Amino acid sequence: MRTKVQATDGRVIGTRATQTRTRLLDATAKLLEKRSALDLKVIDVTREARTSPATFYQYFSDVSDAVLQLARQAGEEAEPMIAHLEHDWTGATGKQYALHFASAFIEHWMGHSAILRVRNLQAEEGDDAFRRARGRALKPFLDALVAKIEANQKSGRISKELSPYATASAILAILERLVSYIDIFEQRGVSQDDMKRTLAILIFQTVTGEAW
Amino acid sequence: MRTKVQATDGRVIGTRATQTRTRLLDATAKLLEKRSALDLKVIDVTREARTSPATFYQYFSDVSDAVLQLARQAGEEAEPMIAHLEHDWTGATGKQYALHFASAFIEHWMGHSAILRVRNLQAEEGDDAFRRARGRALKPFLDALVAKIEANQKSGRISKELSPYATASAILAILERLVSYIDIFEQRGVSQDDMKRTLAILIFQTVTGEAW
DNA sequence: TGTACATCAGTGAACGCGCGTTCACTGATGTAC
DNA sequence: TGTACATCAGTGAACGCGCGTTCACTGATGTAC
Repeated sequence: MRTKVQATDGRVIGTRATQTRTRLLDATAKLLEKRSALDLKVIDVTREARTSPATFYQYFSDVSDAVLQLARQAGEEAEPMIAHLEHDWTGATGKQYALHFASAFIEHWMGHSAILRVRNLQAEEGDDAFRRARGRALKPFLDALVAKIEANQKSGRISKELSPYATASAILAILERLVSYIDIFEQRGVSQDDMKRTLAILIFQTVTGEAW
Repeated sequence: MRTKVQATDGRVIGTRATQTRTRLLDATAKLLEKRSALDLKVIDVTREARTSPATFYQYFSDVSDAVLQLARQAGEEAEPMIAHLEHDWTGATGKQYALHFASAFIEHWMGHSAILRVRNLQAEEGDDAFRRARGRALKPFLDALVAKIEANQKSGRISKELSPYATASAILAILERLVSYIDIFEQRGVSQDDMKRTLAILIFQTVTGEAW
């Protein structure tokens, strides 16, 4: 977070207040994991955080505001993963990088699935703030993938008919979406490692045009 | 719908009642398109359908029940698309089939995106009825894709390290997810046709192991 | 180091609204003769 | 074809609950001297 955290009245808040705010965010995240986002109430959050609704309104304008803050945090945590995409994937070690990237991304989503799910729902339903949060979080990954795809199109390794941007989005779509299938996968005998490897292969092949 | 539609008291309903029920479902779908699923109220639905809340409860136990019915309908409408997957994709015409499949699936999702989005959210949040609705809708596609993938693994066209089930899921994930990016794509100069073609290429390459 | 005061932070309690839900009733449709 | 009755379908109106939101206050922390 670059900017100082503020209360809803604009005042910059101190350490005690920051702790309370964090407790409220934690409570929001916790409830989001066990209940449906469709009925997340301010009052539930404050009960979970052992504080009062009046306190909640000191830091957030409503529940969706709190969720938005969580979504932004989750987005920031994802940033370091971009490193996996900065390596050159051609050559012998490319597969390793693809595997690391797929694994890291999946882990990240697993750790924040409830929040990211709501973020994406809100974004898809047209909420601008959530749209921007998603866009901001995904942009570095999209850009890096697009660059790789364009480079490999130039060198003739993959079809020039692919839209680099749509292809990159497709890759992120797989990563984002499949996390929610993990339970079903395990019922069907597909382990998490199987899944990660499969995704790494798909991504690697798509981006580089090489066989695994 | 195989089974006769019933009122909440178990009584089989007649033509007039069926119309009312349909009006309520239409109103639900309409509201879902313009408002967030996070605040869809029984009372709004009945206002939209120009009827009374008491009527609503004759046919549905709550809003989520109505959404579930819509999700099931959407699932049934998707069934015919399976035809595109029954052809053999190897050989010269394979690419055409892949393109038809991608286009049809995208069109279907675009026509029901609001409902399918909520269906998936609820399923991911652990609601059993929605989980089953999603599973039922996707199963034929998953099975058909898995069969194709396994066949091509046997003949050595694609890597045997891929989990056929995870790969098939990945393909559906792309199709389901990218619909929500259409707006952003068009801003970036990626037309719907570009997108469909890109998806067809990705699916075709992944499943058959052939270059486009 | 202690004290007085200023500012920060938290909350009890209340208000009012709007929604979910139901009941008893009215009106519409179907059917038997 | 008309009429009487049974059943189906729709709804007005009310109740009560629970939540969102706010205000005026109390308590905690920081700071100046």
